[in-house]
Parts: sequence; C-alpha cells; structure tokens
Amino acid sequence: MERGRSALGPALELVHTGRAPTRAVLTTELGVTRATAGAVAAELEALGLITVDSRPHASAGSQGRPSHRLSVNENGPVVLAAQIHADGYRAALVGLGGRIVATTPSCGIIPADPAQVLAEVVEAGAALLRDTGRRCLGAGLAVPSAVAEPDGEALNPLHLAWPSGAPVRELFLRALADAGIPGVTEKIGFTGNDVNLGALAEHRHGAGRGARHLLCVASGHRGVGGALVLDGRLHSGSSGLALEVGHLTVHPEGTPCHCGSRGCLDVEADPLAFLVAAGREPGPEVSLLHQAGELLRNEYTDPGVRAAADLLIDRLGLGLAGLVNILNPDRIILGGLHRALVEADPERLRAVVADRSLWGRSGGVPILPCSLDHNSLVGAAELAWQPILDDPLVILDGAA
Amino acid sequence: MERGRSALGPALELVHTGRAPTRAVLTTELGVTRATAGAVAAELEALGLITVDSRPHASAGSQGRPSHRLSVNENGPVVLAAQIHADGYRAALVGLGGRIVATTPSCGIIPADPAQVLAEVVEAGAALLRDTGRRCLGAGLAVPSAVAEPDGEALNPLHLAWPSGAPVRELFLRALADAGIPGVTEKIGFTGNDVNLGALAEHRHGAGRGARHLLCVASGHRGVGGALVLDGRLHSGSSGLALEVGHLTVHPEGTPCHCGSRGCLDVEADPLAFLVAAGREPGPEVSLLHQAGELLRNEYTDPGVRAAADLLIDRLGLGLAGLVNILNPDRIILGGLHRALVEADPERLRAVVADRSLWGRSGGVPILPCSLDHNSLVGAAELAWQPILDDPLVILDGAA
DNA sequence: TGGCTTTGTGCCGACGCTAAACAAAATACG
DNA sequence: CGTATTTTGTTTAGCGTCGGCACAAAGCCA
Repeated sequence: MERGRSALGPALELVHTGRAPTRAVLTTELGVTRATAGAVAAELEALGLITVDSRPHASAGSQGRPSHRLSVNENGPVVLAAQIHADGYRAALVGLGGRIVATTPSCGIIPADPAQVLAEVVEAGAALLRDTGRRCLGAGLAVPSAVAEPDGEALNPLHLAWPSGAPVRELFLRALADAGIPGVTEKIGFTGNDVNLGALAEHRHGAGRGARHLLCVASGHRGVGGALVLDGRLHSGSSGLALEVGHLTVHPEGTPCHCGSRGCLDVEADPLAFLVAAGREPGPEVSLLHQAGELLRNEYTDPGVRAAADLLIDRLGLGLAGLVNILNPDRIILGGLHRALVEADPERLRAVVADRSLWGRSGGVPILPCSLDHNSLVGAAELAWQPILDDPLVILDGAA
Repeated sequence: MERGRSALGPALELVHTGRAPTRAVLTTELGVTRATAGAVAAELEALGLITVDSRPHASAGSQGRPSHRLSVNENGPVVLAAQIHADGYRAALVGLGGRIVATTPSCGIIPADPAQVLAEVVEAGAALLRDTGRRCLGAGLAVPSAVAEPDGEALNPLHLAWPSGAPVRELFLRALADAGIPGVTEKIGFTGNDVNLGALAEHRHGAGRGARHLLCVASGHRGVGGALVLDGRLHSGSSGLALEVGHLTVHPEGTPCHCGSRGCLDVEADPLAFLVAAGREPGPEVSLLHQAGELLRNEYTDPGVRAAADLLIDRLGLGLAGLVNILNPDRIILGGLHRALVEADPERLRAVVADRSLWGRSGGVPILPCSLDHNSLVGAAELAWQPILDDPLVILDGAA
C-alpha cells in the first residue's frame, strides 16, 4: 500500500484553485520548507499537471529574487463534464483550474429514457475527446434533481420526463464504459445535483472563493434549489438530500404547493411566480427563466414589474434569513432568477435578510450573484477531479 | 517544528470514543500495520493516557490469539469542565472517555456579574483538583447562550442577568489563570453553547455514537436550542451562531415572539408553552422544565395533558421536518422537555417528521432521547480534550 | 499432540520531510 | 556603479514514521 507524497494533493489543490501562484506562497500555504515545496512542484510538473514559468514574471515590485510562476497546465489532461438540464443537455472538457477547454452546443431535446440521454451526452463528450486529442482522467455529471446516496438515483426529477429513482449514476458509468472513456478510479461520487455542483464550482473558482461556509440558492425554470459548502466540502447530507430548501414556508397564506403545504419557496420565488406577479402571461416552461430574466433586465422601470420584483425579493429574503439563522454562512451566492433579482436591487435583498435574521448586526451576510458561466458543468468536473486532487499519483495507474 | 507520531491523535480518539477496544481493531480502524498500532498504543500508555490489560479478556469466543484490552486510563489526567445554566453553575473533573470523575453539587445562585460567576465556578473546580490530586490538562466552559466567534462573547444570554456581549471566554481564561490552573495550550475554543456541547458529547459518548450527521434539539426552561455535528465535527457556523433554530415558524398564527414574528419554535415548543397548553399555572422560570417534566411523567393519562403534549409534538415535528429538509441528518437527538416528549410518545413524533419531510420514505429519521447525564458538561470537557486528541504529545510541554 | 488462526513484537528499509548551507536574481543604498 | 540586503530556488545530509517481513505467542480444533 505505497502512498505518494502526502503534500502532493494539497499542493495541486492550491494551484487548481488559484491560491498558489508561486512556489513561495506554496511554501507558506502548505506550511512546509522551501525544499519540500520545490520538490512537490517539480513532481506535479513532471506529472504534466502544472507548468512552471521560469521567466521573471512582472511581479508586484517587492524586493528579493522574483518567484517563478506556477499555473495549471493549459495543455494537460482534462475531465469530461456532462450536464442535463430542463432545456437539453451539454458535454464539455474541463481542465484544471475549472477552465472549459471545449464544449458542445446545448442540445435541446431530452429523450424520456435516461439511458438514451446519458448515452448521447457521453457520446458527444467522446467526440470532443477525439477532436481535441486530450487525455481524459475522469467524468462527472450534473442533473437537475436530488441524487440519493449511496446509490446515485435521481429522485423526483420534476423537470425531466424521467421516472423517480432512475439510477443515473449507474447509467452514466455504463455509458462511459460503452464509449470507452477511461476514468482513473472507480470511486463513487461522479454524479450530483446541479445546484450542489454549481456551488462547489463557485466556491473553488468563482464568487465563493475564500468563503468558509458558503450558501447557494438558485432557481431555474420551476422550483428553488439550494446547496451548502462547509469548510471547502460540499454538504449533501447523509443521503444526498440536504438543502432541499424549496419547501421553506415564506408566505403562510400563499400559493398551494404540490408538497401539500402553502406558500413554499418553490412556488413563491421561482420564475413562474414572478411572471404571474408581474401580470404577464407565462410562456412554455423551458423558457420561463429566459422570459423572467428579460423582463427584469428590460422592463425594470415598469411599476408592475418593479412591484413583482420587490415581492419576490421579500419572499426570497425571508427564506434566506431562515437559512442564515440555521446555517450561519459567511457568504451567500444566488443563481438563475435569483441572480437577476439581486443584480436588479442588491441593497433591498441584503436589508431584508439582515432584518429578518437574528444576528443581522455587523451589516449582515454578503449576498452576491454567481460569477461563472456553466457553473454546474464546472462543478461536475470538480467531482471528477476530486480523486486526482486527493492523490495526484493515481493518474499513473492507467497511464500509457 | 518537530511533529509527533501522526497516528497518535487518531488512535487516542478511537480509544476515547470506545471504538478501539483492542490493538487489533485499532490496526484496522487506523489502516496501519500491527507493528505501528502496537507502537502507538505503547506510546499512549507511556504517556499515561490509556491502559493495556494483558490478561486475556473474555473475548467473544472467536478463535486465534485473544487481544489485550485497551481502555482509557481511569486514573489518568483530567480536564476541568464548567457549566453555567439558568438554575446555577457546576464544576466537574472529566477524564478521557467522557467519564465524570468528580463534580460539585449545582450551586443555585447566579451573580449578575459574569466575572464573579466564572471566578466562583473555577474556584470550585480548583477545589476538586486539590481534593483529588489529579493532573489537569485543560478546561472547558458551557454557557446557555450563543457564543460569538472569534472573540467568545455571550450573545443575548436571556436566561442570565448578564449583559449581551459579555466576553465570557476571556473572563473564563482569566479566572483559570488567577486560580493557577494550567491548561496545556493557549488555543482558542474553550467556551461554547451548552446545546452545542451537549450534542458533541452525545455524538462521542452517548446516543449519537456512530451517526454521521447528527442534529440535536433541546429546550431548557425557556426557548429552544439546536446543534449540529457534521462528520464528527461541531458545526457552529462562521461566527458561532448556527442552529439558532428557535425562530423557525411552526404556527403562523401563533404566539407573538420577541423577535417580532409569531409562532416561532421558541415560544411554541418550550416548557412554558406546554404548561399553558395544558391549562396549568406556570411556576417560577427556573423550575419550568421540572414542572413540565413532572406533568408529562405523572399525569400523562389526563386528557388535557395528553392533548397539550400532542400539540407540542406536532409543533416540534413541524420544526424538525424543516430542519431535516435542510440538513438531512441521519439521526436526531432531543434533550430537555423534548426528551420527555419523545419518551412519552416516540411514534407520534417520528410520524409527524416523516410526514412533513420531503423524503420521509424508508421510515424517516431515527429520533432518540439524549442518553448522557450532564451532556453539556461532558461536551465542555471534550472542548478541552480536543488539543490533546489532535496531538497527544502536547501534554509533554508543561509536564513536571 | 500437532495444525490452524489470530495477535503481538523486533528488525530493516523506504520515503517524505526538516534543517542547513549555498547559489541565484532581483532591489536598496552608498 | 558596485556592494549589501532581501527573497527565492536547490542541494545535501539526516531523522522519524511507517510498511513489510519474519517470528513468537496464545488461544481454538481435530
């Protein structure tokens, strides 16, 4: 049971998340000697995961010998990331650092058979691999539903015509095997909920960088999803069902919800609720988010639109305040419709949350819009990178 | 920067929590060789932290050479644990394994000056140390209010006549210094909320053993507190204010709460609410829990009492269901009045939570009464033990 | 009594890290 | 303009921890 250099994983993670631009900060961040940091960097370079730029980079003018620059290898290996969403599916190749190297256009048709969808998206990814000739080290999948642990079944995929309990992880792994995509380990964890994975991506590469406890809430076309990153690790609960925030009550006399209660966040703060509140005729379900976003951006001066936005911000704020009292995060990031809402009026939402949360003093919790395109896709890639970040030497196992 | 044997800490924790009764299971639990496990056990024994009983213990009859028995050293060092509660304060000496070695009776008077209370409780602990002659390695304190990080200030200590923001950690450390109690490190973290610390104790030594994500909810005399242990570590939020569950709404048209809302868990599921619902005259505040408990135990057949209990179980269940949807714990432990409620009718509460939580299938979450006497006290001791569990060699630093 | 199985221990080597000295590349200062 | 200072990178030696292995010990089973 030979283990690799134990500082190797943490070092790669530091470079991966952009927190170690030079060997010098790698030394301090890891808490090791310069000798060790140098050896670790050399080994990561030899593995083809990072690059060292020896030319004296235009550093910030401090005295002393300038550092060499560390960065992820732009031409290094990639992982395959796949995402299923209400409008379609998409495959991409993602390198270290969360950079999307290649992506397919979003395919707009979702077959009702999960196995067929997954076979198609994996085949699209395999085509990208063939075209680019990149080495692939793993694969990750984001789906718009809760994913039950430990079996990886999609529960209540409301936005898809899939049966509840569809074994998406198993189907995904089978599709990968059929397409001959390697993957360096057989570990679990290659499939997750899209909001969860988006949160993970934002924490590592986006607006959540540096946050200790990060709460994310997002709304796509229908319903509201949540996710939580605690101390750098995704908290998905003991059976993968945490942060089902859609059924927080935010308006006791509100709209009936399919869960049997009334006034749940799910039905009070999603795009449909916004359009109805603004007195607009909702279009087809798969364009609700687009429709609501356009309305917010282009007609925010309209009093009816403005009033509807204020109403949704109040409802959302009530839900977020409850979550703040329970979770005490140090940052909140919003996606989908909620991103558009916070961008339309950042101060109102912050004030509502500070008002309603018990310890709103000291200005309350910072609330930011998410900052990554395709954060679920990048998050799915993080899932695939994780075994390599834990121990970079695993990439030697199946190497040519 | 010489570090100790890195498996030393995990090994001590395994013995401390009763998960390593023999060197053999220590070997498997640590994932090391027998040689290493033996060396580690020998070193812990040499440090006086554990004992090895070489006599062939009456093992479970499997074949092969019988294991020697590992256990914490009953006569080894202790930590000082202190607890402030609404009825008074108490000091105790707690050994490894969470065993209370000696304790003072609960002193029933709480001076309004925090510094004086802490000086008195620390002096009581110092007297215990003098009487028993035990070596003391650290100290921990549990208080009945939120403790803000990173400064350790008591926020809104409603049950005490203390000012909000009282710097309890600093006062506690000063009292310890005045009394000449050593403590092996100057690390932070020696003061915490009583429900949080109770949860920690239950997780390590009580009804929460083996749970991955543990949720605890408890009600003393007034209000409701919560705590969460995730992957073995207490989650107290980014500023120590997580799990302020008292203001979850469980009855929208209910009793007004001091937070400005109505029907909060704090005012709908505490002993006062129970007594009022049962039509009884509430006594003095510091005996509300006792009064409610007696009523539940002795007059549960009375229809009015029964109806009040059912009502509170419904309200509590609603709050717990919301928490389950957000946190997805794999076990729930209840303390104080809620312990009495779940003991009175375990099935009703389980059913309410399963009904109201989204994924109640598969029987829902197990809900258990807490199982330790003085779990906050034991939890305070855990806080003090933590640096030693992280690296047992620290006890050599100030050794005679 | 002689296998068989499981546990405990002694010895050696591999490996990951620290420590310390040295070399390199820039700025600061006379 | 040359030298001191500061910071970074590299080399070498050495140590400590742990794995691997062989062997001994202590119980069952036949």
